[in-house]
Amino acid sequence: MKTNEIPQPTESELEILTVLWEQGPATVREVNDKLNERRTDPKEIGYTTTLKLLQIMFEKGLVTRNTDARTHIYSAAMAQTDVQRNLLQRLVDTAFQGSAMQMVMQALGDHDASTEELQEIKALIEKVEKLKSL
Amino acid sequence: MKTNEIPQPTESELEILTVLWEQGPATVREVNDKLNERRTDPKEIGYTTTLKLLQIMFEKGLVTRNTDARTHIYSAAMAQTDVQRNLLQRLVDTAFQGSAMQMVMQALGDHDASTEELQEIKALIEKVEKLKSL
DNA sequence: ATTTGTCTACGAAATTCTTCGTAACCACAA
DNA sequence: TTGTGGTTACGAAGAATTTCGTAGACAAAT
Repeated sequence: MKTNEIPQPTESELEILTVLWEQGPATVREVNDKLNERRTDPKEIGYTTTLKLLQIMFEKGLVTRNTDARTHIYSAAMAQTDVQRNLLQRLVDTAFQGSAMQMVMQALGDHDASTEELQEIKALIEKVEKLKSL
Repeated sequence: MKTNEIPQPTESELEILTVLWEQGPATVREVNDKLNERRTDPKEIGYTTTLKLLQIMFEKGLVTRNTDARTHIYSAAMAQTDVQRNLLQRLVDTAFQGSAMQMVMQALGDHDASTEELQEIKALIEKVEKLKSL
Protein backbone atom coordinates (compact mmCIF):
# COMPACT_ATOMS: atom_id res chain seq x y z
CA MET A 1 0.00 0.00 0.00
CA LYS A 2 0.98 3.58 -0.52
CA THR A 3 2.14 4.80 2.85
CA ASN A 4 1.77 8.42 2.01
CA GLU A 5 0.03 10.46 -0.63
CA ILE A 6 -0.28 13.17 1.95
CA PRO A 7 -1.93 16.13 0.32
CA GLN A 8 -0.03 19.35 0.94
CA PRO A 9 -2.08 21.50 3.27
CA THR A 10 -2.89 24.94 1.96
CA GLU A 11 -2.12 28.07 3.92
CA SER A 12 -5.49 28.11 5.66
CA GLU A 13 -5.39 24.42 6.33
CA LEU A 14 -2.00 24.80 7.91
CA GLU A 15 -3.37 27.42 10.29
CA ILE A 16 -6.05 25.02 11.38
CA LEU A 17 -3.60 22.18 11.79
CA THR A 18 -1.45 24.40 13.94
CA VAL A 19 -4.37 25.02 16.24
CA LEU A 20 -5.07 21.32 16.45
CA TRP A 21 -1.44 20.55 17.21
CA GLU A 22 -1.41 23.15 19.97
CA GLN A 23 -4.78 22.37 21.47
CA GLY A 24 -5.18 18.74 20.70
CA PRO A 25 -8.56 17.40 19.51
CA ALA A 26 -11.08 20.20 19.34
CA THR A 27 -14.54 21.16 18.17
CA VAL A 28 -15.19 23.45 15.23
CA ARG A 29 -16.14 26.17 17.69
CA GLU A 30 -12.85 25.86 19.54
CA VAL A 31 -10.79 25.84 16.39
CA ASN A 32 -12.64 28.85 15.05
CA ASP A 33 -12.16 30.79 18.28
CA LYS A 34 -8.43 30.08 18.43
CA LEU A 35 -8.09 30.98 14.80
CA ASN A 36 -9.64 34.36 15.39
CA GLU A 37 -7.67 34.97 18.57
CA ARG A 38 -4.35 34.51 16.93
CA ARG A 39 -4.88 36.61 13.87
CA THR A 40 -3.80 40.17 13.47
CA ASP A 41 -6.35 40.84 10.77
CA PRO A 42 -9.39 42.40 12.46
CA LYS A 43 -11.74 40.65 10.07
CA GLU A 44 -13.17 37.56 11.71
CA ILE A 45 -13.31 34.19 10.11
CA GLY A 46 -16.90 32.96 10.01
CA TYR A 47 -17.85 29.84 11.86
CA THR A 48 -19.10 28.04 8.78
CA THR A 49 -15.89 28.87 6.98
CA THR A 50 -13.91 26.95 9.54
CA LEU A 51 -16.48 24.18 9.51
CA LYS A 52 -16.27 23.85 5.76
CA LEU A 53 -12.50 23.80 5.80
CA LEU A 54 -12.47 21.09 8.42
CA GLN A 55 -14.89 19.05 6.34
CA ILE A 56 -12.68 19.42 3.29
CA MET A 57 -9.64 18.55 5.34
CA PHE A 58 -11.41 15.46 6.54
CA GLU A 59 -12.05 14.39 2.96
CA LYS A 60 -8.40 14.98 2.12
CA GLY A 61 -7.34 12.96 5.11
CA LEU A 62 -5.64 15.86 6.84
CA VAL A 63 -7.77 15.46 9.95
CA THR A 64 -9.79 12.73 11.57
CA ARG A 65 -13.01 13.27 13.44
CA ASN A 66 -15.20 11.66 16.01
CA THR A 67 -18.87 11.99 15.19
CA ASP A 68 -20.31 10.02 18.05
CA ALA A 69 -21.69 13.08 19.69
CA ARG A 70 -23.65 15.73 17.89
CA THR A 71 -20.72 18.09 18.17
CA HIS A 72 -17.87 16.54 16.24
CA ILE A 73 -14.31 16.43 17.53
CA TYR A 74 -11.52 16.99 15.05
CA SER A 75 -7.90 15.89 15.36
CA ALA A 76 -4.84 16.44 13.21
CA ALA A 77 -4.19 13.28 11.21
CA MET A 78 -0.46 13.77 10.95
CA ALA A 79 2.32 14.70 13.30
CA GLN A 80 3.46 18.28 13.10
CA THR A 81 7.02 17.29 12.34
CA ASP A 82 5.93 15.21 9.35
CA VAL A 83 4.09 18.11 7.83
CA GLN A 84 6.99 20.42 8.57
CA ARG A 85 9.28 17.95 6.88
CA ASN A 86 7.15 17.99 3.74
CA LEU A 87 6.85 21.74 3.57
CA LEU A 88 10.54 22.14 4.16
CA GLN A 89 11.33 19.65 1.44
CA ARG A 90 9.09 21.47 -0.96
CA LEU A 91 10.71 24.79 -0.21
CA VAL A 92 14.16 23.30 -0.64
CA ASP A 93 13.13 21.82 -3.97
CA THR A 94 11.39 24.85 -5.37
CA ALA A 95 13.44 27.70 -3.98
CA PHE A 96 16.84 26.26 -3.13
CA GLN A 97 17.38 23.85 -6.02
CA GLY A 98 17.40 20.95 -3.65
CA SER A 99 20.18 22.23 -1.45
CA ALA A 100 18.97 21.98 2.11
CA MET A 101 22.32 23.08 3.40
CA GLN A 102 22.20 26.28 1.43
CA MET A 103 18.90 26.94 3.07
CA VAL A 104 20.28 26.21 6.51
CA MET A 105 23.13 28.60 5.93
CA GLN A 106 20.78 31.31 4.91
CA ALA A 107 18.53 30.75 7.89
CA LEU A 108 21.48 30.87 10.26
CA GLY A 109 22.70 34.05 8.70
CA ASP A 110 19.38 35.86 8.63
CA HIS A 111 17.96 35.00 11.99
CA ASP A 112 19.17 35.70 15.45
CA ALA A 113 19.94 32.58 17.34
CA SER A 114 20.35 32.48 21.07
CA THR A 115 23.55 31.11 22.52
CA GLU A 116 21.63 28.09 23.68
CA GLU A 117 20.25 27.43 20.25
CA LEU A 118 23.68 27.70 18.73
CA GLN A 119 24.92 25.20 21.25
CA GLU A 120 22.10 22.87 20.37
CA ILE A 121 22.90 23.09 16.72
CA LYS A 122 26.56 22.48 17.33
CA ALA A 123 25.68 19.46 19.39
CA LEU A 124 23.49 18.16 16.60
CA ILE A 125 26.28 18.65 14.10
CA GLU A 126 28.67 16.72 16.31
CA LYS A 127 26.17 13.93 16.44
CA VAL A 128 25.76 13.87 12.69
CA GLU A 129 29.53 13.87 12.24
CA LYS A 130 29.90 10.94 14.60
CA LEU A 131 27.29 9.04 12.65
CA LYS A 132 29.06 9.76 9.41
CA SER A 133 32.36 8.45 10.69
CA LEU A 134 30.97 4.97 11.26
CA MET B 1 11.78 54.44 2.37
CA LYS B 2 10.29 51.00 2.24
CA THR B 3 12.96 48.73 0.86
CA ASN B 4 10.58 45.96 -0.03
CA GLU B 5 6.91 45.50 -0.75
CA ILE B 6 7.99 42.58 -2.84
CA PRO B 7 4.96 40.54 -3.84
CA GLN B 8 5.37 36.91 -2.96
CA PRO B 9 5.87 34.94 -6.14
CA THR B 10 3.47 32.06 -6.65
CA GLU B 11 4.68 28.55 -7.34
CA SER B 12 4.67 29.03 -11.12
CA GLU B 13 6.26 32.40 -10.88
CA LEU B 14 9.02 30.96 -8.75
CA GLU B 15 9.77 28.38 -11.43
CA ILE B 16 10.16 31.12 -13.96
CA LEU B 17 12.34 33.19 -11.68
CA THR B 18 14.56 30.17 -11.14
CA VAL B 19 15.08 29.87 -14.87
CA LEU B 20 15.93 33.55 -15.10
CA TRP B 21 18.39 33.28 -12.23
CA GLU B 22 20.07 30.33 -13.86
CA GLN B 23 20.09 31.62 -17.40
CA GLY B 24 20.21 35.30 -16.93
CA PRO B 25 18.05 37.58 -19.11
CA ALA B 26 16.03 35.54 -21.57
CA THR B 27 13.25 35.63 -24.10
CA VAL B 28 9.84 34.11 -23.53
CA ARG B 29 10.79 31.31 -25.87
CA GLU B 30 13.92 30.51 -23.92
CA VAL B 31 12.14 30.58 -20.60
CA ASN B 32 9.38 28.37 -21.94
CA ASP B 33 11.84 25.84 -23.31
CA LYS B 34 13.80 25.62 -20.08
CA LEU B 35 10.60 25.32 -18.14
CA ASN B 36 9.52 22.33 -20.19
CA GLU B 37 12.95 20.74 -20.10
CA ARG B 38 13.13 20.70 -16.35
CA ARG B 39 9.72 19.35 -15.61
CA THR B 40 8.92 15.75 -14.90
CA ASP B 41 5.29 16.19 -15.87
CA PRO B 42 4.96 15.10 -19.50
CA LYS B 43 2.35 17.75 -20.15
CA GLU B 44 3.96 20.74 -21.84
CA ILE B 45 3.44 24.30 -20.77
CA GLY B 46 2.08 26.32 -23.66
CA TYR B 47 4.08 29.22 -25.00
CA THR B 48 1.37 31.75 -24.37
CA THR B 49 1.00 30.52 -20.82
CA THR B 50 4.60 31.46 -20.12
CA LEU B 51 4.15 34.71 -21.97
CA LYS B 52 1.11 35.63 -19.94
CA LEU B 53 2.82 34.74 -16.71
CA LEU B 54 5.81 36.89 -17.56
CA GLN B 55 3.52 39.77 -18.40
CA ILE B 56 1.78 39.42 -15.06
CA MET B 57 5.11 39.19 -13.30
CA PHE B 58 6.19 42.35 -15.02
CA GLU B 59 3.13 44.15 -13.72
CA LYS B 60 3.86 42.89 -10.22
CA GLY B 61 7.43 44.03 -10.48
CA LEU B 62 8.89 40.55 -10.23
CA VAL B 63 10.72 40.91 -13.53
CA THR B 64 11.95 43.72 -15.71
CA ARG B 65 11.98 43.63 -19.48
CA ASN B 66 13.64 45.25 -22.42
CA THR B 67 11.20 45.94 -25.23
CA ASP B 68 13.56 47.69 -27.62
CA ALA B 69 13.50 44.79 -30.00
CA ARG B 70 10.40 43.04 -31.16
CA THR B 71 11.31 40.05 -29.06
CA HIS B 72 11.34 41.18 -25.46
CA ILE B 73 14.05 40.22 -23.00
CA TYR B 74 13.02 39.45 -19.45
CA SER B 75 15.18 39.59 -16.33
CA ALA B 76 14.54 38.73 -12.70
CA ALA B 77 13.96 41.91 -10.77
CA MET B 78 15.24 40.63 -7.47
CA ALA B 79 18.22 38.69 -6.27
CA GLN B 80 17.61 35.04 -5.66
CA THR B 81 18.77 35.28 -2.05
CA ASP B 82 16.24 38.01 -1.31
CA VAL B 83 13.39 35.90 -2.56
CA GLN B 84 14.71 32.89 -0.70
CA ARG B 85 14.86 34.96 2.43
CA ASN B 86 11.21 35.93 2.08
CA LEU B 87 9.99 32.44 1.36
CA LEU B 88 12.00 31.08 4.23
CA GLN B 89 10.61 33.67 6.56
CA ARG B 90 7.11 32.81 5.50
CA LEU B 91 7.64 29.13 6.07
CA VAL B 92 9.13 29.79 9.48
CA ASP B 93 6.15 31.94 10.40
CA THR B 94 3.45 29.66 9.13
CA ALA B 95 4.85 26.20 9.82
CA PHE B 96 7.39 26.64 12.59
CA GLN B 97 5.68 29.24 14.76
CA GLY B 98 8.42 31.70 14.06
CA SER B 99 11.24 29.51 15.28
CA ALA B 100 13.87 29.54 12.56
CA MET B 101 16.17 27.48 14.71
CA GLN B 102 13.66 24.72 15.08
CA MET B 103 13.50 24.63 11.33
CA VAL B 104 17.26 24.53 11.03
CA MET B 105 17.41 21.65 13.45
CA GLN B 106 14.87 19.73 11.46
CA ALA B 107 16.66 20.36 8.20
CA LEU B 108 19.94 19.25 9.65
CA GLY B 109 18.37 16.12 10.97
CA ASP B 110 16.45 15.17 7.85
CA HIS B 111 18.99 15.85 5.17
CA ASP B 112 22.38 14.41 4.59
CA ALA B 113 25.09 16.98 4.86
CA SER B 114 28.58 16.45 3.56
CA THR B 115 31.51 16.84 5.89
CA GLU B 116 32.41 20.02 4.10
CA GLU B 117 28.96 21.45 4.54
CA LEU B 118 29.01 20.63 8.22
CA GLN B 119 32.33 22.40 8.52
CA GLU B 120 30.89 25.41 6.77
CA ILE B 121 27.98 25.51 9.10
CA LYS B 122 30.20 25.20 12.11
CA ALA B 123 32.33 28.02 10.84
CA LEU B 124 29.26 30.16 10.38
CA ILE B 125 28.12 29.41 13.89
CA GLU B 126 31.51 30.43 15.26
CA LYS B 127 31.20 33.67 13.39
CA VAL B 128 27.74 34.34 14.75
CA GLU B 129 28.95 33.55 18.28
CA LYS B 130 31.83 35.97 17.94
CA LEU B 131 29.44 38.67 16.82
CA LYS B 132 27.17 38.02 19.75
CA SER B 133 29.98 38.36 22.27
CA LEU B 134 30.68 41.98 21.30
C1' DA C 1 2.91 41.34 -52.90
C1' DT C 2 1.91 37.23 -50.56
C1' DT C 3 2.88 33.76 -47.58
C1' DT C 4 4.85 31.80 -43.50
C1' DG C 5 6.48 31.81 -38.99
C1' DT C 6 7.13 34.14 -34.67
C1' DC C 7 5.96 37.54 -31.65
C1' DT C 8 2.88 40.37 -28.22
C1' DA C 9 -1.50 41.47 -26.20
C1' DC C 10 -5.53 40.24 -24.17
C1' DG C 11 -9.83 38.06 -22.92
C1' DA C 12 -11.60 34.38 -20.93
C1' DA C 13 -12.05 29.52 -19.53
C1' DA C 14 -10.48 26.23 -16.07
C1' DT C 15 -8.80 25.23 -11.65
C1' DT C 16 -8.02 25.75 -6.94
C1' DC C 17 -8.79 27.94 -2.63
C1' DT C 18 -11.59 30.70 0.57
C1' DT C 19 -15.68 32.43 2.32
C1' DC C 20 -20.30 32.47 3.60
C1' DG C 21 -25.54 32.00 3.30
C1' DT C 22 -29.14 28.89 4.04
C1' DA C 23 -31.51 24.78 5.30
C1' DA C 24 -32.20 21.12 8.27
C1' DC C 25 -31.52 19.13 12.64
C1' DC C 26 -31.39 18.54 17.56
C1' DA C 27 -31.36 19.59 22.56
C1' DC C 28 -32.95 22.10 26.05
C1' DA C 29 -35.64 25.59 28.43
C1' DA C 30 -39.71 28.37 28.97
C1' DT D 1 -45.59 22.76 22.55
C1' DT D 2 -42.93 26.32 20.99
C1' DG D 3 -39.15 28.76 20.72
C1' DT D 4 -33.96 29.66 21.12
C1' DG D 5 -29.39 28.64 20.32
C1' DG D 6 -25.95 25.82 18.65
C1' DT D 7 -24.73 22.23 15.30
C1' DT D 8 -23.74 19.89 10.51
C1' DA D 9 -24.23 19.72 5.55
C1' DC D 10 -23.91 21.72 1.32
C1' DG D 11 -24.22 24.74 -2.63
C1' DA D 12 -22.42 28.44 -4.51
C1' DA D 13 -20.28 33.00 -4.77
C1' DG D 14 -15.72 35.26 -4.75
C1' DA D 15 -10.90 35.47 -5.33
C1' DA D 16 -6.56 34.09 -6.87
C1' DT D 17 -3.87 31.34 -10.03
C1' DT D 18 -2.98 28.90 -14.24
C1' DT D 19 -3.90 27.88 -18.82
C1' DC D 20 -4.79 28.71 -23.49
C1' DG D 21 -7.18 30.43 -27.86
C1' DT D 22 -7.36 34.05 -30.96
C1' DA D 23 -6.28 38.34 -33.07
C1' DG D 24 -3.14 41.50 -34.80
C1' DA D 25 1.56 42.99 -35.85
C1' DC D 26 5.93 42.37 -37.91
C1' DA D 27 9.86 40.46 -40.49
C1' DA D 28 11.97 37.54 -43.62
C1' DA D 29 11.63 34.48 -47.53
C1' DT D 30 9.50 33.35 -51.74
